[in-house]
Parts: sequence; C-alpha cells; structure tokens
Amino acid sequence: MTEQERDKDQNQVTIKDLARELDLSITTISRALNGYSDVGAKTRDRVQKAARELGYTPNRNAQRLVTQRSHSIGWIKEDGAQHFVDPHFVEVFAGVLREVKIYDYDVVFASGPEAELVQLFDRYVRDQSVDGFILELPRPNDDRITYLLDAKQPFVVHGRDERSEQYAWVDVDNFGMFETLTNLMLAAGHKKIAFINGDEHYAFAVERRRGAEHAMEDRGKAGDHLAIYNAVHPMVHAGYQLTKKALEDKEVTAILYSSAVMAVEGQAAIASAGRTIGKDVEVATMDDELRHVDLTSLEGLISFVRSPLNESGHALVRQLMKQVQKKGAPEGELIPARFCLRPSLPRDVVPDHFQIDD
Amino acid sequence: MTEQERDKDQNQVTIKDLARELDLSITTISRALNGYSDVGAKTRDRVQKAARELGYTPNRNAQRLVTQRSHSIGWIKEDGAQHFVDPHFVEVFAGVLREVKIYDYDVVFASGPEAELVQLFDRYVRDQSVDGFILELPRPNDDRITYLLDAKQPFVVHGRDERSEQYAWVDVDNFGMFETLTNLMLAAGHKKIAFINGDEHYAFAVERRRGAEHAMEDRGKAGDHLAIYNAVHPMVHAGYQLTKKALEDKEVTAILYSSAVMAVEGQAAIASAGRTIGKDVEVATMDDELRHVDLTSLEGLISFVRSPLNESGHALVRQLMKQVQKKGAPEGELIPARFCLRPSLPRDVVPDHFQIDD
DNA sequence: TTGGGCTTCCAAAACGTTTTGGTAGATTAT
DNA sequence: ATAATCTACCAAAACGTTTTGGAAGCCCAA
Repeated sequence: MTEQERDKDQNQVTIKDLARELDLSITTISRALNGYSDVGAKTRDRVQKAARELGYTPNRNAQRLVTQRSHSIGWIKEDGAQHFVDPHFVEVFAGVLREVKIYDYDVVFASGPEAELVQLFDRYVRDQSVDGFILELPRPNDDRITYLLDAKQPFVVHGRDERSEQYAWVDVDNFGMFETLTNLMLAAGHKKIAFINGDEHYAFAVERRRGAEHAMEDRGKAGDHLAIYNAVHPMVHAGYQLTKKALEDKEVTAILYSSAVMAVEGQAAIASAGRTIGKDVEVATMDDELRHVDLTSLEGLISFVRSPLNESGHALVRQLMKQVQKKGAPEGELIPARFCLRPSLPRDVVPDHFQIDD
Repeated sequence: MTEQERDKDQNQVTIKDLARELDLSITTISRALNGYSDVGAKTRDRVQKAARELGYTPNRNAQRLVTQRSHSIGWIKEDGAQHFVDPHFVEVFAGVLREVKIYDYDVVFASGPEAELVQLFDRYVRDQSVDGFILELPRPNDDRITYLLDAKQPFVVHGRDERSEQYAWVDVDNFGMFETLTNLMLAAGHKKIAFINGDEHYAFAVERRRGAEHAMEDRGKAGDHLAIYNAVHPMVHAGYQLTKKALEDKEVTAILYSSAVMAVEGQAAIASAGRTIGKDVEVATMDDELRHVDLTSLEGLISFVRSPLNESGHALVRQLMKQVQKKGAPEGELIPARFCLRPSLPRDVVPDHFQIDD
C-alpha cells in the first residue's frame, strides 16, 4: 500500500500532525485554529496555512465528545403518518436544511410509530447525539412537548398548542389571516361564503376556522352564511370534490381555500359548474409558496395570502439555535403574511400588522 | 439544586458510575454490556440489571470517537431541485428511515447547491461524521459517484449509471417493465399505444422509453405505433394534459403511464374525451404504491406493475449496511415487480422473472 | 533592582468509551 | 507434583479534540 493510498483510505491528518509539523504544542494549534487571542498573529497564520495545505479537518467526533455538543439537531417524525408525504412538510424541510448550514449544524432525521415517539426522543437525549429538536403539528397536550419541557431540552415547535408560553415556536397567524379573508369577502358584499379548510385534527385548521367564524360573528349581517368543508385524509382531489359540493349552493359567491393545492384543483370544479372565477365567484387562498404548485393560471384571477413555508424553516432553525447557543430564551415567532388582493376587494379591511402587496 | 434536578439536567450516568456502584472495572462493565464471553454469567446479569436500573445509555459520541464509526449514514440532496418535493422521494425516505432503525443507525440529511455537492460529500467524509452515503437519481458520469469511488467510501445509489458494476445500487427493471407492458398491449391487439413517460432528464425514464421501443421493434407489426409524451417540470397536471393530447389521435386505444399520479389525472381526460376506460381504451400504469395516491377508483379498470418504493428504501439501507459492516462487496439489487393485469391481457407474454398477481 | 502586567506559548487533564495485553486463580492433564 | 489450559477479571492506552492553569520571557514603572 503506497503512502497516497493510505492517505486516501483513512489516515486523516490530525491536530497532532500539525503540531509535529510546525513544532508547536497541540494546545497552540487548537487555539490558533479557533482564533483565540493568546496566540501570536504570525503563528496563527502559519498554523492556518499548514492546516489548509495538509487538508486538515477537525474530527467532529472528538469535538462532540469534549465539547458535549453534537452540532446536530434532531427531527423526529411519526412514521406512516400521511403528513409525511405532504408537500408542505417537504417545503419546511428544505428551508431547515438550508438554514442549518449557516450555523454549521447537521440534521439527523428519524421516524417511529406514534406510541414510541417519546422513547425515541429520550434515546436521542441520553445519547447526546443531538443538541435540540424540531417538531411539528402539535396536538392538544402533546406528549412530546411534555417530555421535552421536562427534560429541559432545547426545542422548537412548528405551530403551537395551549402551552405556547413555555417554549419556542414558529407559526403564522392562522386566525388573523382567515378572519381577514372573511372580512374582505363580507366587505365586498358576498353573503354566502364557502371555506374549503384542511383537516381539523390539526391545530392550524381549527384556528383558521375560528378566525373565519369570528369574522362572521363580528361583521356578518343577518342572512350571511359561512359553509365549512374539511379535506380529510385520504380524500383524493379534495379541492375538486369539495368545491363541487360547495357550489351546489347556488348562492355561494365567494370561496376561501386553506391551501393552494386545493385552489388549483377547485378551478376545474368551478368551471364545470358553469361559473367564472373573478366574475361569478370571488376566490382567495392561502399560498404557502410550494415549489411544485404552479399558480400562474390563477394569477390575477384570485386573491392570495402569502407566507412562504421556506421562511418558517429558516425561523425554526434560528429559534432553536438561539437556545442551543444560549443566546436567548425560547420565544414565539410569527411569520408575517402578505395579502395580494384583487382590485375588487377593499384594502382598508386588512389590519395594519399584515402587509399588502399591490 | 436538588439531586433529582441535577440528574434531569445533564448528569448522565456513565460506565464509570456503574463500575463504582458494582465495584468492578470499567473494562468488565463495557464487556458485560457488549456481551463478551470473558465475563461471568452472574456478573453479566448484575451489570445489565444495574445498567437498566440506573438508566445507563452509552454516550454515542464517546463510542464514535473510539470505534471510528459514527453509526450514521449521510443523505445529501441537491438543494432547490424540483425532485425534492417529489412524492416518490418522500416514499423512499420513509422506507429508509424505517430500515435504519433495525441497524441502530441514524440518518443525517443535508442539502446544497449542485455545484457544491462534491465538496459537501468531502466534508462529511473528512469529518468522519457518517459511515456511508445514499444517493439518488444519478446522471450520466455523475460527479458524486466519481468522488465516492475515489474516496473509497461505502455508498449505495438508487438507480444506476454506466458504471453500475463498480458500486452498490438498488433499482427496478425499468426497461423490462415497460417492454412487457408494451408487449401486453400489442398482444391484446392494440396498434396505437400512447406512453405518458416521466422526464427523460433522468435515467429511469430513458430506460422505460427504451424498453417500450424495444418491444415495438421486436414484436410490433407494420402499422403499429408508439407515441411518447414526457412530463417535464414545471408542467402542472401533466397526466391530464398529456392524456388529452394523446387522445387527439383517435386511433390510440392503449395508454401506458410512468406514474400512478399521472394515471389518476388521466382518468378525467379520458372521460372528457368521451372514452371509457377498459372498453374504448386499455390502460396500464407503473404503481410505486405512493401512500397519498388513492387508486381505488381505478382498481379493476386498469392494469398495474407494482414495485413499492418503500421496499427500495429498505434495500438501499441493507445494501449500504452490508458494506459498512464489511459483510460483503457492493452489488446491485433489482427490486421485483408484480404485474396485476386485467383479464383482457394475455398472461403468457410476461417473462418468468416477473411475478403475476391474480 | 524589584515587581507587576503583558504576550505567547505549553503540559496535562478531561470527555466516555473500546480494546489490548495482560494476570491471578481454578481446573484439568501428565 | 507440575505443567498446561481455561475462566474471570482488570490496568492502561487509545481515539482527537478543548480547556485549565500555569510559566517563561519581555517591557515598563517605581
């Protein structure tokens, strides 16, 4: 075996090699590479140059052991859950992966049956193989949150439950967004509104319904009506089917969608009901800016509330890192939303904390 | 701070604690826990009992350092690629996550721009933070494969390129499946066949086309015709659109789909063209058994080639683990496919290496 | 001259395991 | 009785870092 082959095979160059090469102590090498001030400028440069030339990369496993930091965050998901294949999840995932690189962190991903989820978290905690956790789609009184709070582990939730004071979360203003969309439709004179919502098994969908209902109570006049339809797994083409159903009521003149995927599907149902978007029927949808959903066919015809899930992914990592690096207490972060409204809808109904794109 | 709180906070119980508690050496503890034969049966039991009771969990970071094994595999994906949100990817992902648990391995996931992918692999290799890699959708003469072969790292590819002799891969018989489907249609007397294929930017789609074409050359008679349509990003509802286009040729009586997603979408286009599935037009599709695609509406009406992507995920891990644990050389693995055929199609056309479900 | 304060370096301990190369004592074979 | 083998244990080294607690040399002020 030649020297080169050995190099390539495994013999990583270590801090000790650098020390020998430069005739310095390993302490000095370490501190030079980590930019401490107690090493002279010229030796620092010498060390860094040598490190570059010899292709030194610190061994993460040694660092992990001594610093008690893994430089990894854990993302544990329920196995077999339908939301695993949800395009929304993948979008957040992509955002997270992009953001962790800034902190030089890795993401370790795992899944398990719902009943073993807490055990799984516990193993990662005791393992010390991650420094914190991301979790999503909290349920009421979520086991996982209880465990992590108790174990005093850094974590961040995408969404929130009733204990949201106690931990870091990232969420959008689900209530406010759909309250406002409903108000917009009412203000534009629509009396019967259909709301094609998601599965109310999840907190975000409940919040959205509550927001819409609150607007009806608040601003709706006698005779105004809100009809809610839920897309429940494993309904296929729920957007199409539910729109069709909604339009059986001929008096419905406005439709709200909880997801752009459904809005796109609804388009065909509206057409086949003999209605015309933007004329017979006013449409608005939540738009998470999913990459694989092309909305160009709807651009200009309907209104949007935009809040990119990518951003949520970034925010999740930032909130988690803040805790891991002990640079701040856990806090909630609301991802802003932008309203892109058709001219037919009155701007002044939108509260100030939302942005309006024109 | 009470004792309990300290416990909960961080003070993990180590092997040293067990040694002190049981008045044994740490060597013996270690060997007892790892089931070596040079420790007596009763001490072994004592140690394991104590470990359980004190809640001992070996520190992975220490193990990683000393064993030079990370017990993790790396999965690095191109950032911003459309296939990130592909439901097919998520299905394989879920399969991988389920299988790694058997080996007590973790998955670390990362993404990066295409141009930096090889660098990223290199960092993980030099880091020693993973023991091997999974990669997918190889391109001709793929950089990543070149790098990993050169670095002598264990890895496994989902799909294959022209160097498939040199590394481990998991794939389905794309060529054979579509050759057979085409033969089936020809044998049933169809003269004009439409093939709604995927994006031929990827090797699997090219293979499928080649398989179909090969059948035409081999078995087709004069006047037989194969029309190929490719779903290319960012086409929306490609299944619907391409089917519509395909049926403009009234002589087309058979349609093959490269993906069940498109077959479901095609259903509506077939209906709106005034044709009836199973009567006017014979349909067959590849079915990767995606969880979120409901095929019940097509059951019995069309034929399927089934090859669950979950299985591919499992096989990927098995092939990789074999290398990591030095239990075998890299080899290719073909995931079997099952044909579920309508009665109108002749069984005897299907080669023996495919299974037929009846 | 003495002592204090910088600057620049380093030896050694520590992180928590696994593994190597034993040894002491009991058992068996000669 | 002695040698060989087997059983059950252990001390110490190793993995590759970071961090602690100096120390040596220098400059400057008193």
